[in-house]
Amino acid sequence: MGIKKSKEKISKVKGENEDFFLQVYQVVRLIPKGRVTSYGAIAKYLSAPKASRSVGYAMNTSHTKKPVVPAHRVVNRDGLLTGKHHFSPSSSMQKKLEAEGIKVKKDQVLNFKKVFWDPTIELAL
DNA sequence: CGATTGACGTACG
DNA sequence: TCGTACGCCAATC
Repeated sequence: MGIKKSKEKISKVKGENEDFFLQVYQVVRLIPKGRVTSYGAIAKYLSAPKASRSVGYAMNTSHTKKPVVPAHRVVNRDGLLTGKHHFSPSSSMQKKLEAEGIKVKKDQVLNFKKVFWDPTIELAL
């Protein structure tokens, strides 16, 4: 019988865990043009309000997923483009947002509350 | 398998 | 009101 090798991960079972990332990507793709959301809102929608960090981590690898995830529509709860440094160039994030009608000033989304798109409400789980 | 990191968020001083 | 510390969850080294 196959005793687990040292390289095998037994601390966690792979399965629905992968869904978490997929759910994150899916929700981000559902963000309407000209709207933005926050990591916490997505995490909360996935029944993990404290997993906001994991959502951010998921976005980190989002650029390798297809179709391309509009990560530029995801900001922190303050409406700050905290993830802009992950874009190349970093200013491209703001540029994309402005191209959608979202005004950005000093890495901050103007009228953030107005353009905020809450999946827990819009998707009405 | 254990420790560290990270595009966050909330609590505390 | 602002700044700092801690917690949470998953991935990576």
